[in-house]
Amino acid sequence: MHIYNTLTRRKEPFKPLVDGKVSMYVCGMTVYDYCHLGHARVMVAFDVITRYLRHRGYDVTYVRNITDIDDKILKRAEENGEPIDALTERMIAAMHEDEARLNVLPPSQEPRATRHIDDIIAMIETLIDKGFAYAAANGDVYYRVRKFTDYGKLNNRQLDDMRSGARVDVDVHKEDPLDFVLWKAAKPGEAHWHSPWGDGRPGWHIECSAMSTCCLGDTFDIHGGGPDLTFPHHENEIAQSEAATGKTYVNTWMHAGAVRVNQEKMSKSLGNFFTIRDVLAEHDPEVVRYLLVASHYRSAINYSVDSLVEARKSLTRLYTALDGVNADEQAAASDAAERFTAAMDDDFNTPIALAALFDLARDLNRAKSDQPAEAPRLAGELKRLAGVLGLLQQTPQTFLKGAQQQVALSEEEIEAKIAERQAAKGSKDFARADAIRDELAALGIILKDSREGTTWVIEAP
RNA sequence: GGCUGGAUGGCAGAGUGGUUAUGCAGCGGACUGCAACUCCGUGUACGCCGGUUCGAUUCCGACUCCAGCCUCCA
Repeated sequence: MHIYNTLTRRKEPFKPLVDGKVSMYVCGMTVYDYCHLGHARVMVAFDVITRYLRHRGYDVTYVRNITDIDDKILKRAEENGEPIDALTERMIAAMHEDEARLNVLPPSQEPRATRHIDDIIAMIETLIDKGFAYAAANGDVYYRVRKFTDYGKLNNRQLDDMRSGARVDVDVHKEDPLDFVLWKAAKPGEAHWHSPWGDGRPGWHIECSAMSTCCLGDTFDIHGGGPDLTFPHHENEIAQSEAATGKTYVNTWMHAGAVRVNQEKMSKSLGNFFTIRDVLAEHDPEVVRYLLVASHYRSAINYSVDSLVEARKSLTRLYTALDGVNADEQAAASDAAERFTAAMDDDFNTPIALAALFDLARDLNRAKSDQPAEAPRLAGELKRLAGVLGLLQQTPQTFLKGAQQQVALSEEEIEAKIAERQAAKGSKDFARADAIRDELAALGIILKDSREGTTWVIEAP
């Protein structure tokens, strides 16, 4: 299989360090607020990647950190008049709830910065010993960027091209404006840990270097994250880790594409973000997941309610095909499976993988009338492959009847209306039968007649 | 100013040096009491200008526009 590597800017054959095993680290959340759709994108992208690698037989160790100490957390806790721990625990619980609803499997490990202070301090000490870091007079410790000759390799950047201080005041304690903080001295009253340089807290970049190395070793296979982390965060991680260990930090760097709103990046700074929970209050979580999986993980996607409506329609087609068939999920070689695998092997091309599923749905629909004996196998194949993407695992009826939507009538009332219409049809009173159908349609309840009788689904508004 | 991506049919979204992506919407037909669902058929899309080539949407170069990073951000 091939994976696009941000470091080399091309697709490369994927060869894990250890045969059959994959070590992967993804930058997770800073827990001071609810997750938004940008976070959902990263969660779902790496969830699909993990599921597929496991489907391919790899033993995947997936580590995703939690940043539970940071300036924004201190600020928010202060604003809320809430202890830091209460805030972070609350947000971590919310994050777990959001990802569970999106059918994102938990990572293998979820290290937290505050539980790895010793590892962080040890790495900073190593960097100071090797001359890559220095303690400043104000109690901060900084990384000496110009000392690391490979600095900029992930982003293809020359140090002198960077506009240091162009948008932010340069700290007088730094030897060089490009230097970044590894350890931040605590102001009186601030949360802090003891260190050789005085009381303080870790900088953001160092925690990922320390925790990834701690969980996965000096060198590991894949490091992932959101699109805005390549610089400076991941560049700094490379500088820290490779300076500290003298080894290659990561073999493959993967970055998800941005989620946009009106062609602008969804971000906290711009304030144009939608939280996962707000979106899920009105839409089936699987629809949101489908929307995220329907584009390639590296491309930007523009979020809109229209895009969710489209996603729901697509998913409806797949579930409609599955409806009324007992899926036989015994794995079997098929053209669809081959196409699916070839697509996913090519840098996790989920749009093509989905196209294979739609072809399967067509075959299944055809089989339902032409070769009923074949239908269970096709349905099973569809469900099995979709499962690798974390899709189509509800029962068709659950999805199609839109359990999440409020409908004016109960199931019993709907069935009663259907019986009434059936009676009208029996006596050739088609005007009455159509009136009932229209009445239900106005409520979003769509009837479908077949030889076996009448069924209904809830249609998206 | 430096560095990344991107520009595909009505919309979304893949991909390819010469042959159907896929979904939604549209159109014609089948099915149906009529519909819905489903099935069959249907669309001559690849930002602009040059170049390479027998042939380019696909490769190369210029240009235009869009987005991202260079400050915290997934």
